[in-house]
Amino acid sequence: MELREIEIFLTLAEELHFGRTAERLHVSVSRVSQSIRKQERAVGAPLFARTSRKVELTAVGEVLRTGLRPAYEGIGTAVAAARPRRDAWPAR
Amino acid sequence: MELREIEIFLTLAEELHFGRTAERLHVSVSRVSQSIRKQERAVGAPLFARTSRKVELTAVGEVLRTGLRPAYEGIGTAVAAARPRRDAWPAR
DNA sequence: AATGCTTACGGGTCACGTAATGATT
DNA sequence: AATCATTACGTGACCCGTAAGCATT
Repeated sequence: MELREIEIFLTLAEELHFGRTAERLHVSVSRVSQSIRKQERAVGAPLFARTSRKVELTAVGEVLRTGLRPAYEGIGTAVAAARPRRDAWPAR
Repeated sequence: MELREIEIFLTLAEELHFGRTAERLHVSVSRVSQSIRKQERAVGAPLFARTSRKVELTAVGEVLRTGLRPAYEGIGTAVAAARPRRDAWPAR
């Protein structure tokens, strides 16, 4: 489970639509599908219930989203906090 | 910046020794070096000061570690919380 | 037939190990 | 010379897109 995949999961959890998710992240729909599938295998349960006209979070997916979102954002802010205004490489 | 790399960073920040870090994570020393280098490029500043006999966190590295550790652990617990006791796949 | 998700397939990229190199004590 | 980190280099793995397949309306 890598950050890029978590981003895909969280975006789909928000959009509830593979096409829009793919568009927002500038990847193919196939990629979104494969990524979700992979994460479902990793977790051991479906994260979304796909009917033909609807995509919705399962109970497990909901739990995952709730726990993951703040942690994911925490990583972003941690990196942003560390990044210096201007590159700060000492002479090497 | 992917989770696997963050794990390497956090482990090195704890061990302050490339060899032990590599051993703990079951990867090569080279991998640790390459990974850290990559993250330093991403952040825009050195994360560790390596002298021949010592490895220590820079100020930037310290900030990153402080922010990253709780977020990283949060991801682990989020996944653990979601994972069902027994696989719960509906009939497909 | 149109819309939306999944599966098959292939190629380009890069993760990661081995080996060689450099630096310090 | 021993110890520790970096760099060079090659290969296997996997990411990810295109295209075909399925299902539903």
